[in-house]
Amino acid sequence: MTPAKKEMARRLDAFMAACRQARVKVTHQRLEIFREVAGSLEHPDAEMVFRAVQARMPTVSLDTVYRSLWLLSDIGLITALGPRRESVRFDANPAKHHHYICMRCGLTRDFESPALDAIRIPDAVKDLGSVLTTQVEVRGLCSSCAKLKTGKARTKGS
Amino acid sequence: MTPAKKEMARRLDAFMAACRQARVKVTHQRLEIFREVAGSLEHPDAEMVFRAVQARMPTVSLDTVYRSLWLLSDIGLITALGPRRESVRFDANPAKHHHYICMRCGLTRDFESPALDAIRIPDAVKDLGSVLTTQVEVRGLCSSCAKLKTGKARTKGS
DNA sequence: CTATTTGCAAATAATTTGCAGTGCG
DNA sequence: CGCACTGCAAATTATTTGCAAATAG
Repeated sequence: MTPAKKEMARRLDAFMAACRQARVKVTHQRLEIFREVAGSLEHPDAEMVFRAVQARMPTVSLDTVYRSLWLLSDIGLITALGPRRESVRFDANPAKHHHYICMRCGLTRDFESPALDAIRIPDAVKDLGSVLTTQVEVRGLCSSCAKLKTGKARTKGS
Repeated sequence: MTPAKKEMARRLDAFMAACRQARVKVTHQRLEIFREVAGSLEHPDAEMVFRAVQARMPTVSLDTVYRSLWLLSDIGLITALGPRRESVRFDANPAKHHHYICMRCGLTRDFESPALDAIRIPDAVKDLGSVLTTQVEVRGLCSSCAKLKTGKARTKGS
């Protein structure tokens, strides 16, 4: 069931290394929090991680989970799916299209591409469920953000 | 500047039609809210739509904007980007991978595919900004949800 | 006319932050 | 040993909901 044994060890190593490099302390809670995200097939949200970690470490607090998750994502160990502190956005474009998203400011633009529309999804995916839509999401720094290129500035937009 | 003139008219027609079909009233605020989303290149969030609509219709309220946006998305006129009512999820998979997301329950799973890793992004995209990552997002109903297949159940999980 | 829809304001849920004590390096 | 890290509880922010008045069809 979990051929992940070795993979997990590898990731924990990466974890230690990244913490060292980022001059961030390797605490018991960070370890457990990372282990939890790394060991789950489903991509958990803060609350799920919290509950799981809490089972082994009853004193951990939800805010530490949040802080650690963002920290881990800052040092590149995990990725956050969905906008950081942003809200749901809406799209009225009825045509088949794909998205370009700026990682810094969240700017989201459509682009069309018959080539991308035509991509084939591996059959293995059908085991997960039905395939209704397929979209390519491209991320990067938009031109405006590329100019400002301040080191890090995730906290939030004014 | 806005070759969108015709396109907008087309979308407004679709709007009316969809409202009729869904037996939903075409109100001034819904009209303006839809027009706003349809007329913006950037995909706005509720607040942005609210501010824009408020400029022309000072009495509109933010909650009406929310209600209308979800309604429009229910009747298929617009799409919501990002998780509907869910929280940010985290991913510790360091390998190149793509995502399968269940539209109903939010289940998110990774899948790998060298073929998809190799897709070429159209040059036009580079005008928007730098391209750092490219991911395919496949949406559908996961096997469990496919079984339960209850008509609609957006409101929220108990 | 009558069911829908709106605006208001108060309620929730998710996420963040300030502060004092604790532990890693 | 000191400064980064944690836990707690209170603060924010996004989004939802109940209800009486306004409105589309």
